[in-house]
Amino acid sequence: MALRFTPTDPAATAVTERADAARNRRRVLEAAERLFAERCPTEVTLDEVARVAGVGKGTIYRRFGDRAGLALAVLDAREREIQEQVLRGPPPLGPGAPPDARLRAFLGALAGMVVANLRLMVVAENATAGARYRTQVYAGQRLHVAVLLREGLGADPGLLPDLVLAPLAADLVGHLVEERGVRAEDLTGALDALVDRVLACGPPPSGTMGP
Amino acid sequence: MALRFTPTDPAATAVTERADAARNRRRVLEAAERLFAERCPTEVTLDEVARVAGVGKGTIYRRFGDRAGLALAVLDAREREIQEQVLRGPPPLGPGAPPDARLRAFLGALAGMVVANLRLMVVAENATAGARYRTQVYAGQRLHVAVLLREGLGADPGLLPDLVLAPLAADLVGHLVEERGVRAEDLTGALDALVDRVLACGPPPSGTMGP
DNA sequence: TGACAAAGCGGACTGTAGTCCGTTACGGTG
DNA sequence: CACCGTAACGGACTACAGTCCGCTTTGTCA
Repeated sequence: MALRFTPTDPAATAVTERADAARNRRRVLEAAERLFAERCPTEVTLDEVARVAGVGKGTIYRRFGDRAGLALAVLDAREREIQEQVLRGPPPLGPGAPPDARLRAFLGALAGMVVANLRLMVVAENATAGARYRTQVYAGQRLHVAVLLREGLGADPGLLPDLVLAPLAADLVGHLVEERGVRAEDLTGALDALVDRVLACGPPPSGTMGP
Repeated sequence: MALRFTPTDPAATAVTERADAARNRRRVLEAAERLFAERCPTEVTLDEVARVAGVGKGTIYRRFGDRAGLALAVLDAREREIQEQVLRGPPPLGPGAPPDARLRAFLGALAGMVVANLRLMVVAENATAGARYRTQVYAGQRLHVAVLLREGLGADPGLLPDLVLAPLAADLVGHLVEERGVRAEDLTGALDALVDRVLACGPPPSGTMGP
């Protein structure tokens, strides 16, 4: 089911959102945030979120569509923070640095966010197939990577942005971190190496790849 | 839950598998294959598979662990076919071609398989978080890519094999194909371009990237 | 060939996701 | 301020995933 509103984006909802709707949205997000932080998000039932939030279960589904939608909404704020840094923050994440440096910084920031919010990210992306790719957030990430690749390559990057972002899928990162003992910096290093190779076709750098 | 047997691999089970167990395994796989082909796999209930197979629901869970395990088992034969081609088939997929050509051929073959079995692949990878990455099949793919990259780069590829395989995650491919109108050959083209850049650090090729 | 571990079976059972629709609250209008 | 159309609410309801455990089948060993 499609979301009715862009979750937690006041600008998109303020015009029409009713007072009780706004109040309940806040309550649900607060309850979800708290419960997801306390316990593994897969173990939290939506009945429970509804009870803690003091709303009916139907309200959660009406607003967030499903479990993945709720998880995405909780993560939304954290992802918008990176977006904000990208648009208006200091380089190399923000404007001003060369494209390859910005791309490395961006992927590093994303990787850090995924690792820091692993469990919740897995629920958000996995509970509903392809949920990640239908979000505005992903569209924004893709656009940013596309622009940087275009600058760096001097050509239309085609599907490359999707290929470059693919390794940040939560279930892959979860597997790497939890079952293969990869650390966030190993992942970042490997992504840096990939970006180096994709963008700068000089001699292959050494010593920057993970174990 | 971990699988008790490597699904559908007679060599791994023949020694100990009881006659009734083997019979039921075949029945379940046949029923699942038929039902998954007739209808979207997400709409087929396991109760139904059990009924058609003429076994109890518990039997399916005992053997395949969960929905994703059953889907993986159904796909297993098709994935092993590619493995077989890689090990003993003609070049460029099989031995004999240079590493970059083999890598392109391998990723192309995988992409084709994912696209051809999209719905089922999505269930297999998505029903249980990270299911794809825990399989022997993925381990085999990763090893193959690692060997080819090592040959092509002359250095330890580190996490690069995972990064290169990441775009073949079923939910990403599903999104590209079904929501963005990407065709299998566009995806293959983009993967080729990526491999070119990663392996051969010559001038960027033109006209090989997707739209 | 009979008996006995133990592997396997199956379907009743439990809990949760997600739906549905009668009821309630909001806010715009006269 | 009272009315009304409509958006939103909420919890009973359905159906499915996945578990559990008493019963059955199998293969082995004497």
